[in-house]
Amino acid sequence: MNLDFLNESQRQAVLMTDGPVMILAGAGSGKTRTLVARIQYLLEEKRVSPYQILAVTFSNKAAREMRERLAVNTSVNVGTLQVTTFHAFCAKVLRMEATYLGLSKNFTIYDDGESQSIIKAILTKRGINQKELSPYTVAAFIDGLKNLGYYMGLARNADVEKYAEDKRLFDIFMEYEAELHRSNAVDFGGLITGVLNLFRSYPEVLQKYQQKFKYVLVDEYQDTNRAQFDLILQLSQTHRNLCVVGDEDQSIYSWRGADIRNILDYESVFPEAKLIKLEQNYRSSKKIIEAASEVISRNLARKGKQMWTDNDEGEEIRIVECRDDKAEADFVGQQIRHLVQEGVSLKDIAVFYRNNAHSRTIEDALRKEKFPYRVVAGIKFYDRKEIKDMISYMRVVVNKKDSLALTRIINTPARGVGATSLRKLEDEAVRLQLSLFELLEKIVESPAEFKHLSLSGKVQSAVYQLVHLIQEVQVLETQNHSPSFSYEKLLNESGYYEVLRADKSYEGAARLENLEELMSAIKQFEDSENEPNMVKFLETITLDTTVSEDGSTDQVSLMTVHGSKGLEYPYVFLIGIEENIFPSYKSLEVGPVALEEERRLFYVAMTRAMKQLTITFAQSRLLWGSIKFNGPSQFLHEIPAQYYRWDFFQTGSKKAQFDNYSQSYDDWDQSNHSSDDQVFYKEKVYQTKKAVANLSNYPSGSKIVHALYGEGTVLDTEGLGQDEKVTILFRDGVRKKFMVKFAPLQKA
DNA sequence: GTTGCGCAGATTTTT
DNA sequence: TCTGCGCAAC
Repeated sequence: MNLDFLNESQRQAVLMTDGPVMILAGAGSGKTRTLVARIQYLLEEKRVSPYQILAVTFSNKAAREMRERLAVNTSVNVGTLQVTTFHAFCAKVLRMEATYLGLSKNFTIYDDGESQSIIKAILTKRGINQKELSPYTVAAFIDGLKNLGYYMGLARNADVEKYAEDKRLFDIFMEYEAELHRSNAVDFGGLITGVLNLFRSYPEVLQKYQQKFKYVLVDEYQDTNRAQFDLILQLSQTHRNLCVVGDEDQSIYSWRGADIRNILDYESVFPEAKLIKLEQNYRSSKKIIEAASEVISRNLARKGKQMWTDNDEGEEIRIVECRDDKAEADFVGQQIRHLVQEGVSLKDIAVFYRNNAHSRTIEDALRKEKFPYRVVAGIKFYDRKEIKDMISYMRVVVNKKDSLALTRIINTPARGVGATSLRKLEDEAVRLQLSLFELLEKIVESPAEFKHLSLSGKVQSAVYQLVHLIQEVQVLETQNHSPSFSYEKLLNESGYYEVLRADKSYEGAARLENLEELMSAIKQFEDSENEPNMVKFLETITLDTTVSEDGSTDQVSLMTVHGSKGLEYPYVFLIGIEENIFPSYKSLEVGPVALEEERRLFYVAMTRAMKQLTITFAQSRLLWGSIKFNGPSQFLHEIPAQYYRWDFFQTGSKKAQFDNYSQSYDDWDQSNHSSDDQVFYKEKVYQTKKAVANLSNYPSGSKIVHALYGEGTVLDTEGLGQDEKVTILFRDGVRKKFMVKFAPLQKA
């Protein structure tokens, strides 16, 4: 196999197949290329059976990309090669070994929303007010426990002990686990801890997998949590061929349980581990890479890589100060228009923001310019009510212990089973230790035994019909009919379709359309699977929420910075780069560790850009109903001056702009002075000063030539007219402050 | 069951 | 300012 297309470190990463290896792969360093080559090398040169290789990643996106590239490059049959996500891998293992844990193999996977529904029910049952203890808090607690790898019955380590101190939350956790088990359901975290539990309780099962997987590879290693760390350690214990690939500087999901200790501690767990750093960047211009490196170098929690590139010097980064959020959006729209005029295609342009709320102004601007765009990860398709409803029907078919799903649909569409009847049924189910559906079946079987429930005739016939529908579809399933066939039956015979069709509103039509789309999703799934069935389909849509795209359409991409990880675009706009937004106010409250994560996030954003990076911020922004003056992000000051150009953008004349400014200042003066306004006031003054600065002859960022010191960049301006003073950074790094009227200055 | 009011809260969200 | 919710009233 020819490895000439790899650089020296990449080649090492491919060739060091045996023993533990940690690859620190910087942004744009050809990580996927290297990983694919490594697997290919194992298959073709080392003659390892694909069956013995396990490659796990965190996201479906990464798994898919790797699979596709392997399929293209490798001559060996890739069929039995496992390239999946942690969750999909664990789901597979759990289904195979379900009986060990008292599950059945058709268990349901609950997503975050469903977990929270269970939690809500528990809180209500315990009479705990949701304001006193929010379901979200409980969910985060449970998630935190599972991220650490804790499951019921495991001896607690120090990390877990801290959690167990809160007796009340821990109690709720236990009840939650019991409820999930009763429902034959597993949540996301439980997929991982379930396997840990399985491995610990049944060493012979663990051994089977340990022997099977001779080579284990982990991608996106910086995003793994403690539970996943534990899992891969166990899996690779026999052969010790564990290769992890990650970038500590791109760890941006600690709030989701990603544990940077996994990277920082790797060498203490594997003292014999080889460390390989991929430091050459193939993606971005020198200016971008060097600037980004400077920024990230301020972080303390890192192993330390020095990224470099052979690429061109490239353009300066543009930092653009806009008057307000509206102007910022106009600016981006206008710039995109210029790019298009230069022949750039829209798919090469992306706009990133710190939080979803900021997509709106940009969307407006793009609509105005009539540029097509796509908002990545807006409202999730599978979160829509009608989709969840139909999925719940399918879930009950597949898993009759899934009482959550049944509660959702027992009266959807309305069939006269109201809250009172439902309560009666639920109580009876608890009394008889049956799931809700099992109870309904019994009622249908022998109604006489349930006279004491005094169900109305309407309720009885509704139950009768629902149970029959579900049972009929269950039969279809055992006869291996296609999921789409079952879906259609459910949709029609439940009355769901009819009710929506009768709804003549725009919304109703949209819902029907969504249900059509669900149908195509099922069909598409059927085409891609060897033996499609409903269990698999339901698993796929909870574990992989990516909705297939229209493909090659030429449009601008809009997304959060988190969403941009792993992607690259020639032209990138980073908007809203203001203090309190990016870094977020929350991270500023929490402290330096959180700030470092924000810095990594900023680093991720910068390193997506290949040719041109434009960073914008607004002097004032309409936020939460009032105008906020946040000022530029501290991260902007961390970019050394030689890498950027600081511009000012306004709509209308400078004069008008300034007047506008004074006016908002006056407006404020007349407003009431609450305690918050202290801060507000200071920011205003700063902003006013800024505005003044931009009326100067030498605004911040402009290039000058000084008769004595030579070329330099204006860092700061204060005063106006006769009083104007400028601080200048000269090329040799010297800083000087001058009175403009005396200094021999010229614009460069 | 649906509608409407009042109130709190308002990062990120690979699975 | 906008949204999402829980709860009360039709």
